[in-house]
Amino acid sequence: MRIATWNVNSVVARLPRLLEWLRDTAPDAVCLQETKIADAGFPSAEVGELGYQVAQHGDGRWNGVAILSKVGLADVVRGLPGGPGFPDPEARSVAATCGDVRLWSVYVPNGREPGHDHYHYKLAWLAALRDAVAADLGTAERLAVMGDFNVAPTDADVWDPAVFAASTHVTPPERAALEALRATGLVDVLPRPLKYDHPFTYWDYRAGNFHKNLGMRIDLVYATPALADAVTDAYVDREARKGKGPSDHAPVVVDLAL
DNA sequence: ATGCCTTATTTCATAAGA
Repeated sequence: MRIATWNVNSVVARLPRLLEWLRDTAPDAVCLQETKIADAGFPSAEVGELGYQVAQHGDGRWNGVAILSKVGLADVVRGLPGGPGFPDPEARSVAATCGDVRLWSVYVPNGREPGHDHYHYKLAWLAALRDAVAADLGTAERLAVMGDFNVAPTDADVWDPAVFAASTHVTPPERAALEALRATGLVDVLPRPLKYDHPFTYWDYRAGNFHKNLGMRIDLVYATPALADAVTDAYVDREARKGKGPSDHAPVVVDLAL
């Protein structure tokens, strides 16, 4: 089984590249973030032609998450149970059972700047995610929380820690909130970089950052031990970050022998 | 070469992203 996660930065703007990538990579299930479309506008027919069922949860202009699956789509939960809003709940989580695997597609709030209301919202959202995932762990042995966590787990996960010293994504409270999620019993599935030393998954569009490999690892796969033990390969598909009209994030692809 | 920001919208400017 092949699963993947990808922040597409608008599923409509990315549709030609998404369809090409789905044909080439052929994942059984994919978690998408920042779809940026209301449910009615999701290109379900287009991905359906490639054999995917869709569970989407959209807001419109901002946020939006989805799970595409070729291997079944059951017990869909839209939204984060018990999660905070800003001020209203946003479309940042969807969960579904695909085949024998429980998947969560999450888009953690950005936080904007330390101390900002959005930063406190981010921490509260991560705490609610921890609680909701902990509750779900009782129902699924093979589970993965996948998506754009907007937190770099360690200093090695940003190209220059000094640049981010006063920024979100690296502060101790954010890392502690991420660690609390992991400590519910999850394994950080570290993907291979296909080039260079660090498996970055995001590179700013500006200043040629991708081409200088000035990136961050903020798209993560947190899997239960039963699922992590089945991993045969995991990699960042940096090819998808190249060329005309890419997302600013690259997909993370995980192969499993179940 | 991989190439110097992009997205949707209350659109020709703005907010947000990280």
